[in-house]
Amino acid sequence: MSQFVKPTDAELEVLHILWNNGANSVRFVNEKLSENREVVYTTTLKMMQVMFEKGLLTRDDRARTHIYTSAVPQAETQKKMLNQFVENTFKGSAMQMVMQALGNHKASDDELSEIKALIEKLENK
Amino acid sequence: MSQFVKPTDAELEVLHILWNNGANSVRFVNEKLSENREVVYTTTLKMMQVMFEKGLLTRDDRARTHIYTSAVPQAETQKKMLNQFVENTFKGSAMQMVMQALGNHKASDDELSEIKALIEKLENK
DNA sequence: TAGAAAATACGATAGTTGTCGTACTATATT
DNA sequence: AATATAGTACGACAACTATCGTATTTTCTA
Repeated sequence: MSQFVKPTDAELEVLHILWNNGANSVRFVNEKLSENREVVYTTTLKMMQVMFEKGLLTRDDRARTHIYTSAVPQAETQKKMLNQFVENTFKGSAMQMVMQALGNHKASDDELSEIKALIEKLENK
Repeated sequence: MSQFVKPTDAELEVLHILWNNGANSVRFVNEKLSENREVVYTTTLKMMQVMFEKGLLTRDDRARTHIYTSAVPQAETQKKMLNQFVENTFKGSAMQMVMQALGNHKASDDELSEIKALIEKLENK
């Protein structure tokens, strides 16, 4: 029955780095984070330790430099967060949200036809 | 240059109640909230006072019973929250999120054709 | 008009988050 | 071997959130 742990915004940044780059050290994550904003090393360390305790990360601590991995799959995590977001912010009206998103964000023709293809598949059912 | 104040999940519940029902008292909001979960009156009161200080709500305190209104328009707030959510959770890939949403949530044929119409309009540009 | 009822104000608290400094330990380097 | 370097552990902090109790004030009502 393991509960869904909703990552905070800062934690999500760490997850994205590990999702994109695979298992890595605190040092590596900290350097990636520092490309965007200033982060002291121990801040990143502490955050990842907390994430480890929450079950968001696993780690291999056999070597001196611990190697962390995301313990939660990207697609599933995004899906759960999306469902919760739609529920809270759009009171469950996913389609209303989709319309907003389509309106707000510029999409290429390729993307649009991809979505259209998906819609047609959904209609056929 | 008034900054966007991101409402918390609990604050969003209050906003939804006021968006749907218009200006109302703390008592009213508290009763609506209590339909879903137990909330002590003063908890709701305090929250709405804080939201007032943050600029999320305005109030008319001429009468003894203060009447609160949302100070932020629904559509605009949802839009800003959506943009932020897409940015954080999907690293800006709105289309990826739209695909997820379409996959996760059942849509009626009417809704699907509405979206399709929107897509075709976007394609023509 | 005295007391009950209903409202606001406000302080306190526990939990969480993000941040950082300091202490300690293991490993390299000279 | 002595020192510098790089790592972890951990405690402390301020800010914020959600929660609630108590005090105070206003209004209603018997």
